[in-house]
Amino acid sequence: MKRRVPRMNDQESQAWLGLTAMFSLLPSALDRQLQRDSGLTHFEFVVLSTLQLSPEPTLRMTAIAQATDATLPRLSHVCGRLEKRGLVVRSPCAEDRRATNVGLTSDGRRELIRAVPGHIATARRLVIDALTPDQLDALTEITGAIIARLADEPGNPPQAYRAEGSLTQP
Amino acid sequence: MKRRVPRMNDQESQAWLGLTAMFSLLPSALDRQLQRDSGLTHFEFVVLSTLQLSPEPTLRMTAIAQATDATLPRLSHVCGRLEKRGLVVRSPCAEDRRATNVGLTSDGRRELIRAVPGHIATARRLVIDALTPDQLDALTEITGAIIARLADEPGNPPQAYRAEGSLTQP
DNA sequence: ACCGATTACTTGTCGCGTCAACCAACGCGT
DNA sequence: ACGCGTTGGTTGACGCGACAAGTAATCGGT
Repeated sequence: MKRRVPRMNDQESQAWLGLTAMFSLLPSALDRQLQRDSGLTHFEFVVLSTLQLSPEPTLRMTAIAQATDATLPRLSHVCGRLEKRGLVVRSPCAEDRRATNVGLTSDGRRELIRAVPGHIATARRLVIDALTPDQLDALTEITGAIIARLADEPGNPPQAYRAEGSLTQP
Repeated sequence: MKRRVPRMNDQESQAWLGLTAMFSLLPSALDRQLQRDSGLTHFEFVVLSTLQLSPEPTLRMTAIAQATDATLPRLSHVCGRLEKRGLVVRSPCAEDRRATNVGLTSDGRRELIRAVPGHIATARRLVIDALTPDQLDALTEITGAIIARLADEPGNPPQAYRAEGSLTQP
């Protein structure tokens, strides 16, 4: 049953090496900047962005969870904290009384808008501006290919709505 | 003092979107596989690999921390657990009695060797085999460029020894 | 030789995420 | 209309990592 897996060659292990190195550094760098300048976790930022970019004024927990690749408990905890901080409101849904609708408060919108420029600047500084246009295209294709593989994995929701991409200053 | 940061265009935000999506999925996928098949965290795996690949039979905490981009407290905790599980030994260093040397036990080496094939297989399945040779090269360059930016950041150690790259089945 | 500063690590506390258990509401079949 | 499986969400306990503080040894100057 156990298939033999070929060792990696130089080309492969270099790419893998780079990927893992980036993994161990970039997320914490992004988190640090947001935390320092805006008191937000990257994930909190993503949740607020998702709400802000949604056409509807309010979203269901499940919808946010799908859009952000988060588990429901995680989202629930985070929304609890955000609500305590007054950035978000939860209200029971009228049509389906199991569901809860989450919406941005004006404070939440304000905080988000305050946080966006710094976050974009960091994204530029660490990633976008480090790459040539060709590399940007290549990166899009590469991540697309990898995400496609991940979608077939057990344990992951296949398709996500994906908000943060259109990072705009509203 | 506050500089205006241009919004992202389509090309840029697509790349950024892909990157963040990958970030939210790939690490957990890798962790899950290792945890399920070998009872190891990805980071524990990296620590064991670092020890295994080192020319010396033993490494100082600081050296491992640098090689793995980990903080010293984190590494200390992890080594504590690994030691309790018998995969690693800590012994005070003779020349510098502040330092502690960490070494693989034979159990640790055995567990690591058992874990490697599955990990490589997953790396192949989710990343390497999803990409063309050209994309592999592109990925190496891209991660290199980003890591270079990260090296200039405050809070990160610039250069790391980087073990996992040469994933081999010893 | 001794005192302050630095290095090398450890320990404790706290926050976040996961997992498991739980509860409430919906909805379908009979 | 009743029961049972499913869906939507919350809660609690545990594990891991970050941060801060503490300890112990070494170095460097005088």
